[in-house]
Amino acid sequence: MLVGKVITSASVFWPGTLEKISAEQFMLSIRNQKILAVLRWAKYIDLQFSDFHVFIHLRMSGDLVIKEHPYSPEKHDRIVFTMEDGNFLVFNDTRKFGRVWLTSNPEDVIGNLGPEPFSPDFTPAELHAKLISHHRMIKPLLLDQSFLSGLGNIYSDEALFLSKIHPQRNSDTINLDEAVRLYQAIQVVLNNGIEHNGASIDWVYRGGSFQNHFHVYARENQPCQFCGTPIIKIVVGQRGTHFCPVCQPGIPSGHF
DNA sequence: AGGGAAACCCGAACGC
DNA sequence: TGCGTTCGGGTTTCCC
Repeated sequence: MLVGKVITSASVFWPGTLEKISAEQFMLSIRNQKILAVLRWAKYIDLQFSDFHVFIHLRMSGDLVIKEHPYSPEKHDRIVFTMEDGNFLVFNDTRKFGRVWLTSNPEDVIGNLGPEPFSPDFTPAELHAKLISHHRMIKPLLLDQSFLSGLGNIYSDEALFLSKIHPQRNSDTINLDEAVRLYQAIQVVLNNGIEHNGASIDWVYRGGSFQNHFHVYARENQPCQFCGTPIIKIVVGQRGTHFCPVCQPGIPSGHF
């Protein structure tokens, strides 16, 4: 849909969206450049041009959509690309959390990403080896994009629930069986998310229906769908963390 | 090395 | 009704 299209110009309405490049330099660089490929690396969209890449991270509230001519910029539009065919590629982002890079060196943006969960090279054994090579609480480790790429807060909570692992377990206490369960749970949760076009949470609705299939996320005090115990919400690594205290046992609660 | 905190943002949903 | 406060996502940066 985008491959082969030429960007004739770009308007930057919120310069804060751009990382490490001025709006002027960005608009100048992208003029009359053809999109050669559209790729994805974990949470990053990669628009490939002949001399550089444009990476886009939607974060929470970002949206990248094609608008047909005629189109006038709307509220929260941060960057609008005009294409040669007259249509527009619009980056809209309510919370201004999304980021855009223009760089000739992709390593600058995606160089530190850990393995993709769906990569053929990523196996349960490798996950186990990586887990026990760290001494960290497992949930923040799963959120660490340099450890494993692509999991966010929702998917981490859901994957830990499905694999029956407490979010505060230390990574080097995870045995091989548990790592296998976690590996499988990650695949299941991500596939579900993709199948339902992602999740819209909070009041920022961007499509998707995975929010209707959560087991623990945003279900504080509601019964566990397996055992009926109320789901607990705590804060781990500054992140809201939801789990079933019965299905995911095993955290010493910190007095000793 | 790990972990905590703060910063970046907005607007819904509170409490008073 | 109209204030003020809290919240949450992903990431970076700083500090212990």
